[in-house]
This record gives sequence, structure tokens and C-alpha cells, in this order.
Amino acid sequence: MRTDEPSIGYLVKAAQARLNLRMEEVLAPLELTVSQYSCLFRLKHDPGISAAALARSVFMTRQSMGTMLQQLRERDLVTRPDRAESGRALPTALTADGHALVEAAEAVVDGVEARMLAELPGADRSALARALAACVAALE
Amino acid sequence: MRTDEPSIGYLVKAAQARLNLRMEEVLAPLELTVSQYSCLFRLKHDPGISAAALARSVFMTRQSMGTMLQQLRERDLVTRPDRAESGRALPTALTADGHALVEAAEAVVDGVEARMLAELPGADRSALARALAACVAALE
DNA sequence: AAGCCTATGTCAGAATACTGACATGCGCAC
DNA sequence: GTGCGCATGTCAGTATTCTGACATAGGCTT
Repeated sequence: MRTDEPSIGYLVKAAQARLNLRMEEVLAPLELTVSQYSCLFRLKHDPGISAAALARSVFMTRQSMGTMLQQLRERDLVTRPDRAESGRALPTALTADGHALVEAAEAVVDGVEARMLAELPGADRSALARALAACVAALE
Repeated sequence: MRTDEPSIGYLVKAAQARLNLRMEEVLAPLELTVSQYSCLFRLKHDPGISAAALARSVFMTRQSMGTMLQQLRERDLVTRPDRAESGRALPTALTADGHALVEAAEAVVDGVEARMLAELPGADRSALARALAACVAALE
């Protein structure tokens, strides 16, 4: 009798927790937290995005993103105008330093993800991605 | 051309974030946070567990668990001896109130998980569980 | 044009979880 | 038996993120 299998919700949390832990380990030498990396990564693919949209894409509040962007700005990793040309949104983007750093970070983070998926054949990876996307959509 | 598919790491984070959000919503009427629910849930299945082991099982530090248990103790949801019979570990368990509350919480949380998996056939659910477990193990 | 709604950015305060540190108690090697 | 290592619990301080609130800017309806 095996009725003690962990729920899928718990497995999702477990996977996220371990992934976060391993990412912290490899990002620490670069002086980056996981949140900061996520932010820079997103900025690389969406330069000029607003802080609020950036926050939503990495599952944070815009207030927290505000303080984080201030720190990244002090390290000259991102740029942000003091005033908006039109509207309230301040378009944020990477500096050259920020771009270089996020590329270095991507290399080590890709290593972690590769390690996580090492035992999964390609077909299983696709199925996992589709299943997770379905879960996300169902909780919309 | 579609080369912008999100990584599995991002999907894991997205699923966990949305799941947490929906759990917060349904647990709020019970005056429970997700962390508190996780703690009570684990205590239901492992009465007498130590706070440190409890913390590990819900991916927190033992320090944070200490403060959380203090709060739960003040609400008479858990019991904890002031001194250990042997060793340092203080065996923690649910009170009758705690047991009743966690069962009510399980009902609403199960609803959220059911909603998350609504679109997935049974075979896909098994595959998802196995894939997630493999990811967790690979990051051990 | 005026009013309403929404989104963005920011300030202030609170909650939550973390790291570092230390004492205590057990088990194990020696 | 003694010393060492390891786990647990707790205190103190820090960091991160959150909620609540407000002002500003644009779109949309009327």
C-alpha cells in the first residue's frame, strides 16, 4: 500500500525550492540574487519595459521591483530615465555592464537547468513543459 | 518562427507563484498563510516531529519555523513541550483545534489543486509527478 | 470638455524570512 | 572516559518583500 505520495502541488514547490537554492549557489560569485538575475534576464529580452510590467513577469510587486531597480542602477547594470517622455512608465534597459553580467549569469544558470533535466529524455521534457504551462493557465 | 518558449525553470517558478497566489486567496478566510498551512499539514502526517525537521520539509529555516510555531502555539493550534524528555528536539503536534483547522484548509486547497490539474488526463498527471520528482532528485 | 477608470511610480510602515552566533544534548571514534 | 562532530533550539540583527496609500498620466465614455 502506497498512499503517501506527495501531491503535485508539493512537488512543484519542492522543485522550485531546490532550483532556487542551486541558482543562489552559482549566482553568488557574480554578486547576484535569483531575483536580480530574473530581472536582468527579462530586461535583456524586453528592453524598454516598464518596472511594473517587469515586476509582473518575475512575480513580484512593483514596489519591490522599484527598490531592486534602484540597487541595480547604483551598480550601473540598468538605466532608467528620471522622467517619462510620455505617460508615467519609465522605460528600463540594461547597460553594457548589465548585458555582460547577465550573459555570464545565463551560462551558469543554464548549467543548473541542464543538471535538473539530465535524467529526462527530450520527449519527457516537452511533456513536462506542456503540463506546467497547462497548470499555469488553469490557475489564471 | 517561435524561439521564445519559456524555459522549464521559468515554468516551474510560474506554476509555483500562481499556485501560491490561489492558495493565499482560499486560505485567507481561515486566517492561515500558505506557510502556516504547509506546517500544519505536515504536522498532521508526522505528529511529534522536531521543528528543524519540520522546517526542512517545508523548505524554510529552523529559525523561521521557530517564530511561526510560536504564533501557532499562541493560537492553540499546535503544542510543544518546554523541555525535551531526551535530546534537544521538542516534539511538536497539532491540538484538536489545529487538527480541525487543517482539515478545513485541506478541503479548499484540494480544490485549488484540482483546478490546476483540471485539464490534465490521469496519465499526464502521473507523468508530471514523475518528471517533477526526477527534477527534485537531480538537484539533490 | 469633463468625469471616470486604469496603470504607473513612489513613500511609508509592517511582516516575513534570512544569516550569524551561541549553548545544549546526543552519538561515535579514540 | 574524553574529545569531536553533528543536530537542535534560540537570540539578535539584517534583508527582502509585502500591503496600504497617494499623486500623476493617459484612455475612454459621455
